[in-house]
Amino acid sequence: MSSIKEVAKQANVSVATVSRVLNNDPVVKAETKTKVLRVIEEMNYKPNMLAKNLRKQASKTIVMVLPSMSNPYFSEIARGAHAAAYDSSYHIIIGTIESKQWVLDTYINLLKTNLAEGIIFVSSSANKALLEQLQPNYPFVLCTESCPGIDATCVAIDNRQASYEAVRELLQRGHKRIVYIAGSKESSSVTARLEGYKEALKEAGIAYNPDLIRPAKNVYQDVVEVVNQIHSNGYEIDAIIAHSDLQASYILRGIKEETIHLNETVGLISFDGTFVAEITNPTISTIVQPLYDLGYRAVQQLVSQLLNEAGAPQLVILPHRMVVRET
Amino acid sequence: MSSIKEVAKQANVSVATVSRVLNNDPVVKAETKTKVLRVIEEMNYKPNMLAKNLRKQASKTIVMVLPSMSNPYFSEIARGAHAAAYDSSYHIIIGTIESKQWVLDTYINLLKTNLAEGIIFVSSSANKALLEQLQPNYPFVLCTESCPGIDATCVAIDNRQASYEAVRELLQRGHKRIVYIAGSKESSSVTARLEGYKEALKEAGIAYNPDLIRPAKNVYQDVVEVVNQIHSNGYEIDAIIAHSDLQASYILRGIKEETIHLNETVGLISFDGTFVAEITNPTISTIVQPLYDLGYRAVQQLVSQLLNEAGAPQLVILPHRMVVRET
DNA sequence: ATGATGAATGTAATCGATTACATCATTATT
DNA sequence: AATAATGATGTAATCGATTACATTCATCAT
Repeated sequence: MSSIKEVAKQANVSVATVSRVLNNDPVVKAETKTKVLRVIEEMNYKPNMLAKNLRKQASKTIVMVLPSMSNPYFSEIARGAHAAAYDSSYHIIIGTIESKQWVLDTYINLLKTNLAEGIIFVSSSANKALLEQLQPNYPFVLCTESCPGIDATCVAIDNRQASYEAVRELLQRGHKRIVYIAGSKESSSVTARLEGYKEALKEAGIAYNPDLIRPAKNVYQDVVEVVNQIHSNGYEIDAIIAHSDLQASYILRGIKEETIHLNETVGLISFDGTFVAEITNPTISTIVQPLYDLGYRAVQQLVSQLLNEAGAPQLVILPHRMVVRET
Repeated sequence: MSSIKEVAKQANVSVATVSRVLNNDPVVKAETKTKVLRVIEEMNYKPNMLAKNLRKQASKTIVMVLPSMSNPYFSEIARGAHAAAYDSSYHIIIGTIESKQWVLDTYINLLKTNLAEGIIFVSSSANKALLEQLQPNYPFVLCTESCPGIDATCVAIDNRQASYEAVRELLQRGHKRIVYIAGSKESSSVTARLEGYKEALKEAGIAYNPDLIRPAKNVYQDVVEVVNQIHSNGYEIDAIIAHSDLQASYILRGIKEETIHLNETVGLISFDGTFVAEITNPTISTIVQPLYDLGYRAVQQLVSQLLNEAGAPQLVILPHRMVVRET
């Protein structure tokens, strides 16, 4: 209710002085400062940020768009993002698509109407066309997925290398026929992981068979179907690389519920490293992504862009690690 | 960049008219409207919400505070909240405490500085003192946990009844010594669930034993310790009611890793109904809470308060249901 | 004593929208 | 024909901060 004007009157100074006190301007005499601060305290005054934002043309707010909330993978990224935003005094709005593509506009509009200063797209929540449209005017950062053809800062792991390591692990265990369940969409990470997959096979002198590569949605039914199809095409499945922990957990569930007929000792390595891979039985071997850090760094990168402290767009690669568990 | 002023000049009308067009004021002549709309289109004009917000003293933004993001329980509530906010044209900021109590102030400040119009506290993210302080000036709604002594709107399930049903189920299966792992904090839901627990025991003519009731954090080590302590106090554990799916999954994991020495056929029913209970092996019987709806309704309630459409504070009870799985 | 320097504070424009009220043209009423 | 009513638009104040520039006053050099 109370405004800077009232504080000024009550303290017998001008609004400018009050504003200076609020912003810790060193020119104000110590005496005046304490006086004003006391009045602020007494009146329980809080500056109206709506006014400040208008005047400074800045909302100190960024947006992070996630495909969904219900995957712990994204929650963990969001956690890191929250922390980074807090540490750099920005507000952060987490937006989710939940497969309703049109809500993306809501978040873009936050930018266009000055409510947000920049945006982070996690996974493939934005397509190339959108990014091109945004490119000159609105700062953004990509997280976990780059976008070929778009020169933007991206924070991710080395998917090629990670996939290579996973496949090598399975090969070393003696597995030969390694199915790769890809993410639902075509994406830079899928491409990269496929490269690593092929590289490891080649190194081991095993022929690449495209029939073993199949996309699947992060949905139980879909994963089951995909695995069964490959199997019923006559391939004895040796091992599986899953695009996410969630998919891997569905595979285990499918085996148990006998909707998938595979040997229980099938080799299974997934990506992500969420808690999901630890609570299943058997526990799942995974490529652990530094999810919290990915979110944290993405925000940091965006903020440094906003503060004009950033140079050219860059690819920020964070280290992954493989954790071998029971599968 | 472009402002309403420039649109006005370009369209040869006053800013008032442009504003009227923007806000769909029916008084503007159709002809003028199309003319202005064309200019808006041409200039690619987007209103500056910072200005609008200041003028209208409204940010159309609410906050939802969650204890943490990493529990699917909360993600699901957040999902519902997002949807409701979208449906009622509000922005929503999800805030998480992550056991750093001081960040709560950040979210409260959003209210006090006019950046947000209302707030939702999920679980026990706010204490009584805070709520009392907020009470007269700032609208809020509680979600999943009420606060004794505070007369505020709360959206939750009937915890007493749910707990009663769960215990009865276990009793019917022949279990006699039912451990109840409570949430870490004292809370209204814990109290209510305990009531239901006692009621069911009493009905079955079984004596209530407070040694079987123990709080535990949502952390593997803690849950393991608590179960082991009860066990090593000489109690043959028959069955367990867990405060959350996550806790239940830890119990299963503990049994499997033999950090907990219980018969695998121990009766186990948890609360929540997240996907966690479906991907474990064995799958966990749970009291399914309508998490999405809880979040959705909480937002709806808050918004109707903001629009002055709400009457007195009320307790909104949503239906739960028990799903019996393998435990 | 005079003017220059600088420290502390004040005045008023500004950010970009909304909106009460004023104005003007046109039509309806008597 | 004079007046009232209505419709469409314009003028200018307003929201509450920030900040460029102006002002005041004390101190100091000449």
